[in-house]
Amino acid sequence: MTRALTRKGEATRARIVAGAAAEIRERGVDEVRLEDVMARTGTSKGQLFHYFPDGKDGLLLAVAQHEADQVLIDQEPMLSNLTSWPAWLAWRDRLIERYLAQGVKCPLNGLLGQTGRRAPGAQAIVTGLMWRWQKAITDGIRHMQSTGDIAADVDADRAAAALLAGIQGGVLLLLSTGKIDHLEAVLDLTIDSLRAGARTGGS
Amino acid sequence: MTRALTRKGEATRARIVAGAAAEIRERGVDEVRLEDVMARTGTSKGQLFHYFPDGKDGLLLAVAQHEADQVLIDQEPMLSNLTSWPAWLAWRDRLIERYLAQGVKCPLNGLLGQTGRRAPGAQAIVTGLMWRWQKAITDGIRHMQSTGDIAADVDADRAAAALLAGIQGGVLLLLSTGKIDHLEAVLDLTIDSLRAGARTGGS
DNA sequence: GCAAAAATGGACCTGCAAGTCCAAAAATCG
DNA sequence: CGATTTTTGGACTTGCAGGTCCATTTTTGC
Repeated sequence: MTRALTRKGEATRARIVAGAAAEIRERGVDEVRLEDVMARTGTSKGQLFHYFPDGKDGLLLAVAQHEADQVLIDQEPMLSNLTSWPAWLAWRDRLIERYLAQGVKCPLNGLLGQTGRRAPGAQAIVTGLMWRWQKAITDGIRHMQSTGDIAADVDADRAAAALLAGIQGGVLLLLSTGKIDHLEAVLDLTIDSLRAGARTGGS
Repeated sequence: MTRALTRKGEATRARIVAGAAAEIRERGVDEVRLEDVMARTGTSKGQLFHYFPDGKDGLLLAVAQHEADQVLIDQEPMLSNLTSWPAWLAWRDRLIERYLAQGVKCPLNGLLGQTGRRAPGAQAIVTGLMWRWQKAITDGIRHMQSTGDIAADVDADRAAAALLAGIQGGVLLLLSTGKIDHLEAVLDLTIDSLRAGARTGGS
């Protein structure tokens, strides 16, 4: 059904998505016109509407999915291996590094705001991302509990929810203030808090 | 200089801002046209541009300021009186209540996204809001330290930064998922963590 | 009550960016 | 190689929302 793309076509489609994503990252969703995407990717209007019959909305949706996937990919392999305290710290460092590099440009924030209301699919993409992200953190906490590094009476789901919220807020505040401090504080304090819970027997 | 508004004019201006804010809360920034604001507030195009010579951008900026102020007002008098654990819990409850009622409609998220890039002032509004918010939390923590309810070795600024980030992320996740769980988790766990620090002497 | 200033209404203009359409070129496949 | 399908280019249409303008009414201040 969706099989009607030759290899060349698939390449062009991918090029459009990647180019649009880059353009949006650099200049913001509402500043990017289809013409900009065309110029950057060396494509024509006919091509855009050939590969995205729903027009800009469809393209934005594809870009959102692309960017959402990238968020988790950027955290690997750390995120899937939260099996020791050094591993947790490595993940922490990766997050800081990634968002420090990204700076004030948040693709998803804008994409959700712009696309969110229109396409019901955009909401689903972000929800899916958050769900996968939280699941990975929960798994990490559970693993640490199995090795006794985190107290067994910690509610892994709840703790992961809080940590994920902290990260999101930290990134949001990075966008607003330009400072990484909030993200650092929330990561360090939350992880420390999990760590402190390990001392089941006492100091 | 800016004194050229009669009482009637001031009332009209305020009505426009309030009406635009409500419209935006209900339908999202990018869905609201000037015509919608005019219809809702019973004003004409001439009036809009009379009170907001910079057009839509100026209006959006005024709305952003209006909404930012409201965020803090909604937390009073709790936010300015974080002087005992029951007071902290009352504040927590107020936050949950407020954002539960607000649901999926976040005025500032959209406003920052839309206005942020254009007007440099929008960024400043959000930054100012965050700064004031964090300052109130820091003051609360410091007060609790002065009464011995929170350990003296807690870095109040850092802890406040983390809590604020958690709240922002909790709200963001409420927008994405529709669930209040993240906000609840982050508030409870973070406040508990501050509380635990009070036991300076040991368990 | 009267001049000046402010408030109001609404017709009109304008630009731009999304979306349409079709014809030409290139690839696929037997 | 020839038929069919996909890919590509770009001129053209369209709708709409922001913004301009000015004429009219109301308020202000003396």
